[in-house]
Amino acid sequence: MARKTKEEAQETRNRILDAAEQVFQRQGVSRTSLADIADEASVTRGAIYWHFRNKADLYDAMIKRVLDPEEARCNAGIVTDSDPLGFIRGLAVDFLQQLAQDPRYQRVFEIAWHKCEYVDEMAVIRDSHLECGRRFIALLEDAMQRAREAGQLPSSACPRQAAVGLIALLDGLVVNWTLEPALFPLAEYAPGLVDAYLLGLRASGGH
Amino acid sequence: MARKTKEEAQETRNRILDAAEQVFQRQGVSRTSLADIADEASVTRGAIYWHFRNKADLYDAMIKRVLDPEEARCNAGIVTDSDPLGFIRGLAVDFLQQLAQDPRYQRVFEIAWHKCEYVDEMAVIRDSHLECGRRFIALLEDAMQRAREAGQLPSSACPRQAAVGLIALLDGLVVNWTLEPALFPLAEYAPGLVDAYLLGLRASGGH
DNA sequence: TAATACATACGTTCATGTATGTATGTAAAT
DNA sequence: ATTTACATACATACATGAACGTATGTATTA
Repeated sequence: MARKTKEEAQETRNRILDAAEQVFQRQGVSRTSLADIADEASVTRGAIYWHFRNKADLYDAMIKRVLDPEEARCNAGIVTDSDPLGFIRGLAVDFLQQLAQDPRYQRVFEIAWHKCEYVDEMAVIRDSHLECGRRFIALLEDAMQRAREAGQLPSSACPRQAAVGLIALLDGLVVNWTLEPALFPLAEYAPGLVDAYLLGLRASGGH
Repeated sequence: MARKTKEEAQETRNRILDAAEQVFQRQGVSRTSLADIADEASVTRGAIYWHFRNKADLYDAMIKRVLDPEEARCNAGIVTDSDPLGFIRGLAVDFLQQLAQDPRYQRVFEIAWHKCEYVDEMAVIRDSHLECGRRFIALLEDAMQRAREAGQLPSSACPRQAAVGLIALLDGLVVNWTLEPALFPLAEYAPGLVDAYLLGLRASGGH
């Protein structure tokens, strides 16, 4: 075949990423060959090697297609300063609702949590996600701090511990629900569980 | 070499399982060949194929060596009927403390959560673990129910939602801490976070 | 002596990366 | 406005290596 226009090339790239989502979800990252992805995308391995250096690079791009907008949205709301705890609650609940609705979110988070081993080149990718997670913890910790200063949390509360607990609750819900969506109704349970945890923080001081 | 006595054979089997823990943790399950494990255990692949059918069977045995005693311990305490919420708290905190202390727990849970892709033959194994998780949820749900009847939780509380939230919190802590132990002090945070969540349930009714 | 507990040897499959082929779009030269 | 030249966007072909399962050998032990 032959050269395509720039837009067509981008379409090809996206088709490859779409295909990767499907096949990774079915077979896991390790057991998926680039030939499998090429078949699913109706291209050859040549096309994949043109757009990506290797499987790890492709995987990274697939994750970033979802995470980058998510983090942008996360930082966009940071200006809200009057009600820190409400800001935190909104962030958490919105994310879980988004996951409950968006099939691409479901695929990508299922892959990231259950269909990928983070070793070797993948470990580098995991570290970049870990960096992302650390920034999120810092953001939450900062918001918890402000909530304490605003009197929304008792002065005895530990902002970091409170932040860690919330992340754990969120990740735990994501991990379990992506593993088996029939286990519980995520969208229905999410607000109540987040509220319960935050309410517990106000009552106990987080330690 | 040659035939050994039964006890020696069991030692060999355990050496192989120990080696598997080490290599799986380093390289991930997929990227680990049986030759790698054989080298680490100072045996040949022949020994592994004698004791296990294949890598999935070996992995399953490795997990069960930790999970079976854990579940036994879990069911042993079930008789406690006077203080359901205290029983739940004990179960949760003990488990987290155990993880914080026991290197084998740390290895195996890190492998199960972060170094293994649950597809194909592995999916069967995951289902058996999922079964185990379901039993744990049922156990918690039942305890939550009894807690409600004992007046430890408001009558508006949903036992299943409460159980799911606790599991999520626990799994979230395990997942994050095994991913990066330096992120937070597990043993120190565990009691406070579990208490905060349970306290939140009492206050909010779990919904 | 027969089953056990391994070690060794073999054949097959399969994924990877690269090298090379090829046809088209694109920009500059005429 | 053509032609020319080159970069682009893939497809195809090839060489390498690694892991798997099995088959077979061998020395004990019961």
